[in-house]
Amino acid sequence: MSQTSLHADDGLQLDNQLCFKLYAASRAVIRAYKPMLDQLGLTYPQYLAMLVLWEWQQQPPALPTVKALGERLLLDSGTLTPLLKRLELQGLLQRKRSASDEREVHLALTPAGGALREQVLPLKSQLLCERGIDLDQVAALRSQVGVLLDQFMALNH
Amino acid sequence: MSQTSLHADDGLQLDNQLCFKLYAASRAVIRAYKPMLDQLGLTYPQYLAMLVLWEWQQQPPALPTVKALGERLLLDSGTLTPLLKRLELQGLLQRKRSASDEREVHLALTPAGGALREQVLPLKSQLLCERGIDLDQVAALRSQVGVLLDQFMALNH
DNA sequence: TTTAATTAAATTGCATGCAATTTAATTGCT
DNA sequence: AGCAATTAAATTGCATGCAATTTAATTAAA
Repeated sequence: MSQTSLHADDGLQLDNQLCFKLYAASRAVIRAYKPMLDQLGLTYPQYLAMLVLWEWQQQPPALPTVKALGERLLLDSGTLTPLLKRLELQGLLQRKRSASDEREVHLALTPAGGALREQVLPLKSQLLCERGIDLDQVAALRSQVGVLLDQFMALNH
Repeated sequence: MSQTSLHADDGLQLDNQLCFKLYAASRAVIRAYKPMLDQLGLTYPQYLAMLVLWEWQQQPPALPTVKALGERLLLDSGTLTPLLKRLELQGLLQRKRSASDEREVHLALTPAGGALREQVLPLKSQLLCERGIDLDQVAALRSQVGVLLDQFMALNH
């Protein structure tokens, strides 16, 4: 039997924390995206916002508002308002007060914002290729992390 | 055969991005920790730093420096210096210039910092219990996210 | 041994995240 | 209609992350 040390449990070992693995992995992946994002002139959360707006070009939601974007990205207006103002300054989108409800701000891509999409896929393919990423493995992990995310979203009610 | 839409590929769909799942899951888990961390008076990265310092109480590294902590947490001095100053202000640790090498800053827990550890396990158990987390599932996912992290760490050289 | 290169922290600047508050507009209720 | 409650953004304040620069100390090299 091994000697019980002062702090026998390893429940607080950094390497045993899923939270740290997620936190570190998330930052590592974002770091890996950096060269691509630099080419696009976007930060990572700006890129996520653009992904949603590009989706909306195909399937516009009832209300393409800041609120709707926040629900999709799980971010609030405190984060999104300044982020969207920067994207607007770059000429990628327009923010416009809704006529029917002056509380809402509607978002719409500019032609430049829409065009930027075409640059992404080749850059992303290059990224995946250079790093020899296993797409099936990525898909499997994405699914499992997604389950975890859903559980926590449900619990954070 | 389904009609090829304007943007046929779904390689840019937000829900298909592992990076977004990781980013969102990481923030969701941190959010779930918030009530516990509020009790401890720590932010999440401060908590991670404390985890490492608590480990060092059992297995001190050759040099318990800011650099060593940064290597463990994958954070640089730009993030750690102000964070550690706040922990020092709270009386949880001491920062002291190394006598042998004045460039280094050595870190050591205060008694209060060491004592704080005892409050963590019960709070954490409560957290897991309240949320009905499946520990085996968490361990499996942690392992897989860890593999991904290692891959990206290796590739970010 | 002087000088160049390297190294560890600290500093600066900027963009998030997020809690808390504020503002303005809309809804709901009486 | 009139007023309270809600709601959507914006704002404020604070703590990260991280790139880039600076400072001070140590090492390496000519």
